[in-house]
Amino acid sequence: MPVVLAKELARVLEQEIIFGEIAPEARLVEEEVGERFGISRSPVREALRLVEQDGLVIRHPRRGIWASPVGRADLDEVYSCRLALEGLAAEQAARARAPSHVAALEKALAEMEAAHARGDVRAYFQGNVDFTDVIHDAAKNETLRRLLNGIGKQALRYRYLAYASAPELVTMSLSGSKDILAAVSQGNARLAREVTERLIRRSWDAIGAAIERGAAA
Amino acid sequence: MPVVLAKELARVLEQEIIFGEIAPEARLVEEEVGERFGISRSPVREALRLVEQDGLVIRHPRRGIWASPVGRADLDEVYSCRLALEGLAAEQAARARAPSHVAALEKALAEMEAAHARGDVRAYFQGNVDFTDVIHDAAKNETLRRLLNGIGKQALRYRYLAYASAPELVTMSLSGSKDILAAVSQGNARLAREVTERLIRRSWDAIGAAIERGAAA
DNA sequence: CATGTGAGTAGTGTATACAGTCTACAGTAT
DNA sequence: ATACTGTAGACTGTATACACTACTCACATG
Repeated sequence: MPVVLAKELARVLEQEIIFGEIAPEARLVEEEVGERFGISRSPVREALRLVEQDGLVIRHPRRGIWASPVGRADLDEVYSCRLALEGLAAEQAARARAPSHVAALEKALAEMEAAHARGDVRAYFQGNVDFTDVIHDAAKNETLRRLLNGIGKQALRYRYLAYASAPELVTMSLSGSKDILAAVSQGNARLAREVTERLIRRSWDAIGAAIERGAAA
Repeated sequence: MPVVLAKELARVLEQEIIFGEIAPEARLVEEEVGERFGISRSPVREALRLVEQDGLVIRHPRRGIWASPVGRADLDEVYSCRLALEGLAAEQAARARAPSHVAALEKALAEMEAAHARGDVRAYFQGNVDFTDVIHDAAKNETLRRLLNGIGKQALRYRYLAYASAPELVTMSLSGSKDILAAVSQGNARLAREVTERLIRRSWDAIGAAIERGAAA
């Protein structure tokens, strides 16, 4: 299986940004990144274009690239967009209502439940990401998928942080995900949108509160 | 003023795709593009990354890049997303309600009116694009702006095509734009969203009908 | 005829070198 | 002390060369 270095590198950098191994607003220098991974600047440049596309870095032409910031203002930007688009995705998924996607949602939910029962936040997070990815697939709209990718990764930083710091969010997320699955499997597009938007709003509020607490510390 | 070739080239290629000088699904070969513009493959590659980000080309790794398709399925993908995001932009613009943005909207609308009065579709189109850009600025949400850029250019192909082929759309667009301006200048966020969504829906229907007519020809 | 294999070529992906821009800092003038 | 200018170095952007992959076509085999 041949690999495109740029794409692989983009994936790694994104993970590092999401999980905080690359700090918000940290400078990314092409040569340094290349040295770290033992590759030349060409695929680094291309990878950084991809990471930029996903909103995780900001480029200032001829001056450099920085990891994008994390904070209340950024959260509000990302979540207002996410509210609009995740609601649309759920609606379109419910309309399409493909059995294989419903099965995949059930599987992801089972994994989330098991992780929750054993108190494993990281596994819960991964299950929840999988659940969200299935909804995006199930919407069968490639343009929407691309847009969701554009903010989904930004949102992941907040989602991970939130689950780790506010465990009641995990319970709320699990319950909301059950509602989404029910609406999608019944083909109820309007309900799917509503419960998705409700869950996003609650997450937004809870993450916002966690950030404000963080800011006060 | 120094220039980044990749960015300039991306702009040119996007214009050519939007106005049909590069046909839907046409193959774009790096070396050929470089020869056309007298530059090397490096900035061509970077430009094509940017154009891909805006949804106007599709890359198949190790195989090449093609202009993205135009058709009913693509229209529906783009417009369902646009409905969600343009509505949000108008809502946020009305909330922000900055006098300089209201003034810019009035100016753009005046230009649209003058163009309409003299039957100049291309100038009308440009005025309408300017109007839309002001709304995006006025929303003061950089993430949303980035997402709208991601589909706005895809939508431009349809918008231009539609105005040229269905003149009643121009009248409808002008009227809808007046409604949006009124709602934004009153700071009525809910109304701004509603009238924007109504206009987008009508455009979607009209463009869809124009495509079906085109398909039958 | 249908299918498989191998060679050649087109074109993408990566490495390296060079040119240009920006930033930081030292030196000089007021 | 402050402001301005010039220089060096860091780093981005572009050009070119090489390596690798995918596709096409000709030929061989069943």
